Amino acid sequence: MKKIDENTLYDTAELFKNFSDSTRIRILYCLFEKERSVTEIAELLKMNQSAISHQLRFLKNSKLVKNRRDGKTIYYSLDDDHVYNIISQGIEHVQE
Amino acid sequence: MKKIDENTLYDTAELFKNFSDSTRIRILYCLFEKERSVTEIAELLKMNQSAISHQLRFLKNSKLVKNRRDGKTIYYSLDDDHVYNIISQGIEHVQE
DNA sequence: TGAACATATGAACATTTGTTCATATGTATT
DNA sequence: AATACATATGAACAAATGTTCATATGTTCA
Repeated sequence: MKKIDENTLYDTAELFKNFSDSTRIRILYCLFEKERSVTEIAELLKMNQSAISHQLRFLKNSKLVKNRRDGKTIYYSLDDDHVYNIISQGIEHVQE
Repeated sequence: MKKIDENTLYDTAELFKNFSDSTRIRILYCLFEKERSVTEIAELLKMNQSAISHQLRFLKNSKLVKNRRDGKTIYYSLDDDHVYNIISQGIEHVQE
């Protein structure tokens, strides 16, 4: 790794902020397997739809998830290969 | 990666919380190179000693840094190989 | 022992964050 | 067009967070 400027570190903190909340990390984790609708995610996490929607927007702004519409339903999925890797590494660390 | 329980995901979020604040990630990053005293870190980051001390305690509780005393001075250093890897991967992601 | 230095800590405060509630938007079906 | 369903969004609120200030603790050296 080469020398890093301050802005890069700020941006890196922003990236990790996505993974620092248990709701968001659980959302991302349940997208590991496959794309899911908002309702589906809300049911899986036993949280209300609004909370999930707000967090999905957060993740979307950070370009970590993408979505597609199919009729009334909007499916979310991971938008970034690194997400899987970074979270997996975090999980492995915790599991040791 | 095998199936994960809820607690593991909570703990993983806790781990990432360490990296989600720019002060903490800058502290960790400046420890990449070598161990440093509290005063030294405060000067590098242009922040007051108290703020750094509080964040170091946070990082110490999470077992991400360790310290040793040499006379009046206390030197902090990284306590975990994974820290370097996870942050590096985050930085690489941001730099793309 | 007393002064100077390095670090830690508690309290207070402002800011940020995550959730809920109510409601708006968009789509499909009848 | 009206209704039902899926999702998004704004406002309000409580809780968590990060910093500062003041001060305490611990160490060294004269």
